[in-house]
Amino acid sequence: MPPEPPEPEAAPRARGGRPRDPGRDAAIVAAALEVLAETGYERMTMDQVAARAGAGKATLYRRWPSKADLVVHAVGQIGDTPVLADLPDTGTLRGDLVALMRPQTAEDDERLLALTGGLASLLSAEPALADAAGAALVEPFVASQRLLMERARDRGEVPADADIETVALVTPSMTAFRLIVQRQPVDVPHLVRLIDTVVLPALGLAASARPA
Amino acid sequence: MPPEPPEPEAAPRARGGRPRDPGRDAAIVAAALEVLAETGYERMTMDQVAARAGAGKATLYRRWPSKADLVVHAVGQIGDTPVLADLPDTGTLRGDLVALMRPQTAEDDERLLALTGGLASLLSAEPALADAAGAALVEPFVASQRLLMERARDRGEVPADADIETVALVTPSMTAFRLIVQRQPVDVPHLVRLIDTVVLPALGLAASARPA
DNA sequence: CAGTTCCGGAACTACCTAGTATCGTTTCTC
DNA sequence: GAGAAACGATACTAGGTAGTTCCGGAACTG
Repeated sequence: MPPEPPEPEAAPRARGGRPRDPGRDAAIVAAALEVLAETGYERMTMDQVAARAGAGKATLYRRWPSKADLVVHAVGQIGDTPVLADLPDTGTLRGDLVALMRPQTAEDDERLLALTGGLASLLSAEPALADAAGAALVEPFVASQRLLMERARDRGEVPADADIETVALVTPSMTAFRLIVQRQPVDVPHLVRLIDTVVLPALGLAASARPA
Repeated sequence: MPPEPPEPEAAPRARGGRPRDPGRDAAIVAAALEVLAETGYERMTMDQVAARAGAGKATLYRRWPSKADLVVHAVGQIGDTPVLADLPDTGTLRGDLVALMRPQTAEDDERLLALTGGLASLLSAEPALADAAGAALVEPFVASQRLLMERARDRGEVPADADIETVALVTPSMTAFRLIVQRQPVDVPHLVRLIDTVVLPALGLAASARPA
């Protein structure tokens, strides 16, 4: 076990010595996520991560005791991306859902789902990782959908008895399927069609209500 | 390279010797699919497969030159399961879709999707495997949905302009997502709710049209 | 019966990678 | 300045696994 400071928080540097460079943490986590998305957990090697981060392996293991710990921590960090912070508010559910796919988000989603693909084989092997991945990767995605739909319900646009819990999974599920299984790109027209032909009708909004 | 017979087909046994037991092929493929579904490609070992099949590793390598070849071949074999052969025909689309989940199929689907999960990390690494998996695992699943929906459209139950191509992906996508990402079981009530709240409305069938 | 190929089993080789240790250097505290 | 800890780099250890080879025995051909 590494020489953990006895005090759990705000570890007062025991005594002299070069302090840890917090910038290395960020570089390593970023490199880990990149390699993870590109090659998947099993094929990702610690040497790759170290090289990509411009770090030595010792620097990695000084911070995380194992590859699994590094990945769990790195995946957990993603949740901080403030997807939920600035949700669109256009007045209609369709407007909100379409606005949700601004380019930045589309790239984010693609990266997120590449990560999910890289982790997929682990989801059935490492419970801790499965939880971390679920919470950090897919839950914010689903939650943003759910929030927009609940808001539409609260303002009377969507029937009160709509099964939002289920419908909020449609876009995440079908996007993941398209990216990971079908290996086809997710572009805006595709997402718009998904919204108009599946999501909105499932919420009781006639497909004909969409603009031409 | 193994001593392939010069004639590509119907290799006439060069001369004497014990003939290959075709039963071993089946046992090995079955074992490979089992282990693959349980542990995923990366963690599956050839020793595991050989042990499960009650075979020696030499028997495996006498037939397939590598682990990847065995898996590609095994996955390709699955397509032969005649999912499309005996589709239900109850007169209504909802009846057909619900009938499609007879217990046998539910188990099949779960196994199929466990396989997809086991292969997920490879889908971004081995193109040959990705193609084989797509064709053998998901396409029959999607095709059965599509067929039932096209039949409903042809008899006028569903509007002629319904986006069947897209809606046929709903159940496969959301089932895969639930099994692989959410790690929750797929039971009949869940699938029925999916059909009633998402699939049928997306095809223009009012959710209220469903039986209580 | 002789020769050949298969069989399950097991030992063996070759390689890859997680994790550790060490080196020379840098950056901090006292 | 002296000591301590972190840094990148590299060499090293330990374990696991793909793929090979050999064994005794079985099944086939001629």
